[in-house]
Amino acid sequence: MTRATLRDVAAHAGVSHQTVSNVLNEHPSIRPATRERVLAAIRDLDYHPNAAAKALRESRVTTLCCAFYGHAADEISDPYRNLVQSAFIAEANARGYNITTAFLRGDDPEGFEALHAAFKQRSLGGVVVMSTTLPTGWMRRLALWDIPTVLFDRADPEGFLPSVTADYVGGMAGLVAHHVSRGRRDLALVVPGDDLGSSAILRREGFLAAARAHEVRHRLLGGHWSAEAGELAFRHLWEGGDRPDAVLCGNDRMGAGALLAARTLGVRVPDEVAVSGFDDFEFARYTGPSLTTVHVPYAEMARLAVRRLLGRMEGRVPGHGPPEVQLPVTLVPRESA
Amino acid sequence: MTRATLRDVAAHAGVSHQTVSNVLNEHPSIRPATRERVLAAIRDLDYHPNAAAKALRESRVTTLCCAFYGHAADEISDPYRNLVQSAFIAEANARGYNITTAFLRGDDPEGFEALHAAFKQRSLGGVVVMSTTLPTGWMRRLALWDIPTVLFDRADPEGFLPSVTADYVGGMAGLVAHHVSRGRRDLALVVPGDDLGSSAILRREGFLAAARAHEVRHRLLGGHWSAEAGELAFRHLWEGGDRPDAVLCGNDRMGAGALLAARTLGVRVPDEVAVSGFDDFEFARYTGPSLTTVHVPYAEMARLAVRRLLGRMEGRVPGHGPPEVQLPVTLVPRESA
DNA sequence: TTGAAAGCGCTAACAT
DNA sequence: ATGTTAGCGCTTTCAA
Repeated sequence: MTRATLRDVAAHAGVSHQTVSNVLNEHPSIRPATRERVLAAIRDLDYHPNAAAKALRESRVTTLCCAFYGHAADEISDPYRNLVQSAFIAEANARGYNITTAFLRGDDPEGFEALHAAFKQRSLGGVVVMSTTLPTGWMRRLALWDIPTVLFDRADPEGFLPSVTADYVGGMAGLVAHHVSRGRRDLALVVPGDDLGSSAILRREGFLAAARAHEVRHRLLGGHWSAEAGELAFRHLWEGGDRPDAVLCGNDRMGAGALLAARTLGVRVPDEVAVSGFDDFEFARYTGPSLTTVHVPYAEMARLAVRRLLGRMEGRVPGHGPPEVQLPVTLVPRESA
Repeated sequence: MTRATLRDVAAHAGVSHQTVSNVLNEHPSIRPATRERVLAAIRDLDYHPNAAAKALRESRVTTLCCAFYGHAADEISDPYRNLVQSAFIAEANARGYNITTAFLRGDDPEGFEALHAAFKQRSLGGVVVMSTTLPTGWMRRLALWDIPTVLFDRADPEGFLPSVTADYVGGMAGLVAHHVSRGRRDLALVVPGDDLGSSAILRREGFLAAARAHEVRHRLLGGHWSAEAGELAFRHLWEGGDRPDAVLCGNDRMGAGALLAARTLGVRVPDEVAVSGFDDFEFARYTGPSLTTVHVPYAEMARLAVRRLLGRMEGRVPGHGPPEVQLPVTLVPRESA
C-alpha cells in the first residue's frame, strides 16, 4: 500500500494540490467549504505529510542532539542522566524537534566528528552537551565548526559557548551556613579532587569561601562521585580519630554512602555528626535518616538549555557568545543535618 | 555562507552533476582522473550531501526509536537503561541509522500516538520497545499500525511482534543448582509479585521449577526491583526467625540491598547465608562481599534487537511474526554464594 | 479565493 | 564513461 500524497488528496477533494497545502498550513484565505472538503479527503486517504519532502523544501533542520560527555562508565551511568534526558526530550518534542542522543568520550574523537558531519549534512541542527568535565578544546572546536551549542552544567571559561548552569557556589555556601547555624564548628567536605569538572571545583570553592567567612574549622577530602567514595571517606574520617561534626558530601550519592557508613559504624546522625548531600535526587528522601541536601533544578535547566539552543538556531540570538545563565538552587533540610 | 550543492561541485570540477553523484555513490564506471577531480572539488568546496534531499529521493527512513516503557519513575531510572541505550545507539549508528529516544507510559497514550504519527510521516522507520511490562494491548496496536517493532526483554504472548529476550528461567535454574551444590537446602526468592512483567514471572517460574526439581525447601517474597526492597526483605526474613540459608534476589539492585541488610545486622555472608542477584550490573563486583549473580548480555541483546529491526525494515524478513530470540545467560559465582 | 509554475538537492533511467 | 531528463513531495512565488 503506497502512501497518499498531496496530489492524491487534491484529486480526491477536487481541488489543486496547492489548496491542500494551504489548508494544512492554515493559510487565512480558504473558504470554509473547501477547507472541510480537503480535511475530509485527508481523513479518507489517511494522508500524512512526508517529513523528508517538507524538510527539503523548507530547508529546516528539526533534529537536536543530546550529547553526554564522560570519561568513566560510572559517570555515564549517573542517575541524573535519565532525569535530564527526559526533560530535554519533552521540551524539544513540544517545540517540534526530534532528539538524538550521543555518547561522547574524550579519547574517541569519532563521536565529535560524527556530530560535525551530521551538522554539515543538515541532519542536525544543534547540540546540548551535558558534562561538567568537557575540555575547553572541544568547546573551541564546536564553536569553530559553528554548530549551535549549549553547554549544560558547565560554563565555557573562554566565553565561546553559551551555557546553563546552577549556582553551586551559592548552594554550598548556604549549606555551610545551615550547618553553622545548627552549631557545627568542624566541617569536612568530600568532593572529587582529581576531577577537573567545574561542578567539583565550584562546590569546593563555595565551601572554602563560606567556611572561611564563618570562621569555622574545615578540611577537604577527595573521592569520586560515587556512594562507595562517600562511604570510604566517612570511614576514613571516623577511624582517623579527629572527627568533624559535619560531613558535607559533594553529591547525594556520596551522601548516601556516608550515611551507610555511619549506620554501619553505629554513629548517630545527626546527633553525633551531621551529613549532607548535593543535587536532591529522588532517593535522598529515602535514605535513613533522610538526607539534607541542595536541590538543583536539573529538569528546569534542561528545558532552558533547549530553549536557548532553539533561540540560537532560529536566529533570535546573534553570535556565539550569550553568557552563562545560572539558575538558583534551594537548600532542602531533612533529618540528617 | 550558503552550502555547496552537487551542481556547485560539478561546475567546479567541470563535469555534470550526475558524475559527482556517481563518484559519491561509488559507481563502477568512473575514470580515475575524473574521480580525483571531483573529489578535489568536493574538498575545495567543503561539500556535504544534503540529508533531507537524499532521504526524499531515496524514500528511505534512517531513524529508529529507542522507546522505554515504564510506569514508575523508579523503573525509568533503572541503570540498565544506560547500558542498553548506548549499545543500541552504537549499533544503529554503525549501520547508518539515527536514534531518537522516547519515554512511554501506559497512562499517557500521546507517546504512542506520536510514534504512530512519526511513522506515518516517514520520519520514523521502526522502534525497539524496552520493557518487561509492556501490555499486550500496546503490542497489538503497534502490530496493527504496521510499525516495524522489536520487543526488548519481553516476548509477545500473542506472537504478533518479534522479540529479543534472555533465558531467565534457565538462569534462575542454574542459580538454584549452584546454591544446592554448595549445600543450601532452604531457599528464599525475593521478586516482585505485583509486577506483571515477564521478567519477574520468568525468574519466579525458573526458581520454583528448579527448587521443586531439587526437592529443597523454598519460599517466595515480594518487593519491588529496588535496593530498598532487597534490604527490607532480608530484614523481614531475618527478624522472622525462620531463616533460609540462601536468599536469591530478583535482580542485583535487590541483591545489593540484601547484602547491606546482612552487614547491618551482622550476618556473615556467605557463612551464615548465601545471597545472589541477577543481571550482573557493574556494581555487583563492588558490593561487600561481591555478589554472585547471573550475567544477562544486555548489550548484545540490544545489538541483536537493532539487527532484527533492520532486517524487518529492510524487508529481509517477511511478515510480523518471526519468533522470540532468546539469548543464553551465564552464572557468575562471586563471594556471596 | 484558488490554480499554475518553479524548484529545494538529490538519484535512477536513459541517451550519448 | 559521461551528460541529459525527469521527478521524489512539498511550499513559495505569482497569475487568474
